Amino acid sequence: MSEINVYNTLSAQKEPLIPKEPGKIGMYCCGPTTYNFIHLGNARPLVVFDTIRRYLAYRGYKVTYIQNFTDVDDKIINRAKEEGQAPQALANHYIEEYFKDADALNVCRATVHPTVSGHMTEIIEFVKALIDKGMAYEIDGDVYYAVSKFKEYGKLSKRNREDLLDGARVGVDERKKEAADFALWKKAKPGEPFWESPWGQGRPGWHIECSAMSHKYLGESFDIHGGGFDLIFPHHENEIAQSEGRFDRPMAKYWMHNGFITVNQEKMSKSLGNFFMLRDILAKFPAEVIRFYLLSVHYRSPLDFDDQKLEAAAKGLDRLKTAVRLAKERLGRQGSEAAASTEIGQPFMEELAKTKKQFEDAMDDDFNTALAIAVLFDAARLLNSWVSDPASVAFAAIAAGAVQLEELAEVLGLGLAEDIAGAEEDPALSQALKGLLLDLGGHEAAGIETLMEQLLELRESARKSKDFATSDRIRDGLKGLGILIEDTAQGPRWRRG
RNA sequence: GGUGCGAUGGCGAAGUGGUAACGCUGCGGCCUGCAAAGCCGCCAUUCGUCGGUUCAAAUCCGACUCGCACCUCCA
Repeated sequence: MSEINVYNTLSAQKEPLIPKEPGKIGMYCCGPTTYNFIHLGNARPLVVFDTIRRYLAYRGYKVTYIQNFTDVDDKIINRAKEEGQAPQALANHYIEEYFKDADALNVCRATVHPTVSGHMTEIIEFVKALIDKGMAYEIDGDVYYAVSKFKEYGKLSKRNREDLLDGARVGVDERKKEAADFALWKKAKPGEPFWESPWGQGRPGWHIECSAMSHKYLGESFDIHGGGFDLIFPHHENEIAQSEGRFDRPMAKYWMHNGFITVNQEKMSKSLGNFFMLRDILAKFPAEVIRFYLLSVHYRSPLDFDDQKLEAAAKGLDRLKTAVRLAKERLGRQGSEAAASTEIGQPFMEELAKTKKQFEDAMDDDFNTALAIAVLFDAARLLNSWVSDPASVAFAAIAAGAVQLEELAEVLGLGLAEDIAGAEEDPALSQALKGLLLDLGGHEAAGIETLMEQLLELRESARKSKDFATSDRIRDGLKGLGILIEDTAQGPRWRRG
């Protein structure tokens, strides 16, 4: 099997992925600050790195995946103050809410989800080690990292210290030795939450948590560190300064960054009024559509959100699902038996192997999910062509093709298995169907399945007697209720759409 | 000002030297009572502009024009 290539921000090029330990990968991704529901921008790295993790696992690696929560932070403190709540309670609440959204997006739980509040000991120890080594200094309860002590500072973001000084226009702390120095530990102001430390009461700076927690769970040096583009500077640059300043070895071998999201071609911002929580979108589109859409563009490219694009994505995803559904219907019961007892013909096997290879090649090339999805579409068309051939007795191939399509989609976290139509009872729909049935002179029945059976029976008898007015009335009526009727050689079928 | 990224058909989006994937939309055909779904076929001689390198460039180099991001604890 060919090797996986990943784009490394550090080297600004694609490199073969060679784990530190064969067969194992340690991966750390920066998670959200939990002061609100997650927004669209948070959703992309979640889905992207979850997919990368899934693919690495698919390729046989044992992946240790760490994603933190920043649950101690100014934004949390401010918001808690506004709402008259305890900061930690607020943070914990949004951690719970985070998991609801992540679950909806079919994002697997990380190996560990460490929190800042749960790792004060490690953080303090880390800061102490940096001071002891002369990489940091304390001033009146604050601790700063001395950027001048780390010669490689700027290597990730490709900046030199002169560039940084240009940018530092505002609010430079006079006490800092150098403008670019950043806080490792912040002294608590009155009324703020604090933890005891060798430098008095305070709380950690933003960057130190990731150095401390990645060290604890993945060691001094690990394989992949991920996050959004905007974290390259200052966050990841500072993490490198901290971890490599302390341990004198590469913090992570590969640095991966996902591109930004825009909404209607504009950057999300509160002032533009286009700042969307994931839940806003979830109210309009199924989570699986959002996941599919996020993966339909390469993770390093910018991605724009609007309703038209999501609608197109919904149709695309539906096409993949339809292929699996049609294959299963074609197989039916008899077909399943035939499939089990028949050998897959050589040409079919070759086609299936080719698809799998193309999918893997796409993912091997810096996790090109857009190309991988294109392969899925090709596979769907191929499968459809087998299914729609009336003479086809390639049951075994159809069965294998459907299974493979589902499996590959699952690597991307996309479930193609059909929701059991109408299995969930829907009182409003049920009553509407009963009304329609009564209008047509039928008898009231219980349960959506039974109601549909009766309506389709009525329609079939109307069709047989060429009473198309009635049959179309039924079909149109159902369409108005979100139920689609399709006539096939094996009789009518229905589904909710 | 500094740093970096991008520009591909109606829309979205792959493609980094060998002659433009894929999805949505649209058009024609098959199928259907009509549809729907599916299948088959068609829809960029062209990849922001202008030069250059090469037998050959969307792909490499240079200039330019637009657009975007980071430098300000927003992923």
